[in-house]
Amino acid sequence: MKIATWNVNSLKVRLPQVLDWLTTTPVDVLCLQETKLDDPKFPHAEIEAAGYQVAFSGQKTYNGVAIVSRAPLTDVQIGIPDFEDAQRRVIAATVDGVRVVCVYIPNGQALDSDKYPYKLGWLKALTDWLADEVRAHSRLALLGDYNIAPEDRDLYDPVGWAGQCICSAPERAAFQGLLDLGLEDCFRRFEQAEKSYSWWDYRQAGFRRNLGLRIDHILATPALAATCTACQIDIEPRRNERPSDHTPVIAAFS
DNA sequence: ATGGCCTCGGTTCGAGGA
Repeated sequence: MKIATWNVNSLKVRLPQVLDWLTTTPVDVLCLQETKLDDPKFPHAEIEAAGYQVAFSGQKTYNGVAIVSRAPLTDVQIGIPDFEDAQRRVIAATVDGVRVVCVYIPNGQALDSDKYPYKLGWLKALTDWLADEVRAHSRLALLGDYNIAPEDRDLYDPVGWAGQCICSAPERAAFQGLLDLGLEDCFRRFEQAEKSYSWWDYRQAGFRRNLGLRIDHILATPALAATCTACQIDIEPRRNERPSDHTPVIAAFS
């Protein structure tokens, strides 16, 4: 079973790239973030015509998440239970016995922004909910755009970025809080090239110069992580015309 | 250099992203 995550930065713009990618990259599940489409405008018919099922929760202009799957999606959950949030950032479903949780964690903008405490509060609500979810589902994957670079090696310029939003100590502590639930970072279970990133700024020729961040992650419960046979970042879609600023991350499970 | 790019809504500029 292969599971992937991709922040597409507008599914309206990127749908042809997503469908192309699915034909060349045989994944069973693809989690999408930043679809930026209200539910009535979600292109489910095009995705279904390609042979997939899809569950989605979106809004106009901002946010929006979806889970695309070859096999049936059951027990679809939208949002974090008992957490009021107007922003569409979470969708979960069960596929082939794996609980798949797709998240678009808030950006936070800057430490002095009111979006920053929102991000930290949001992460606490996510973690509290997942504590229950991992107890209920021994095989669970948490995939998405975390907007957190967990370690200095996940930033192209750790000195320049030190302490800033995306890698501040409270954000890294929140990421550690997810690991403390028993979740494992599938990417770091394997030897990886140095300077492996999943996002590059559109400005400054960021991709060409590999000025990137690793902020898109696949975490898995111990029972699922133990069956992980590979995890990689697929940078090819970042070379597309009109690319998303993020590129897919894929994990394979036996 | 408080820059640079891309997307959206809604008009031709501002907000948000990370």
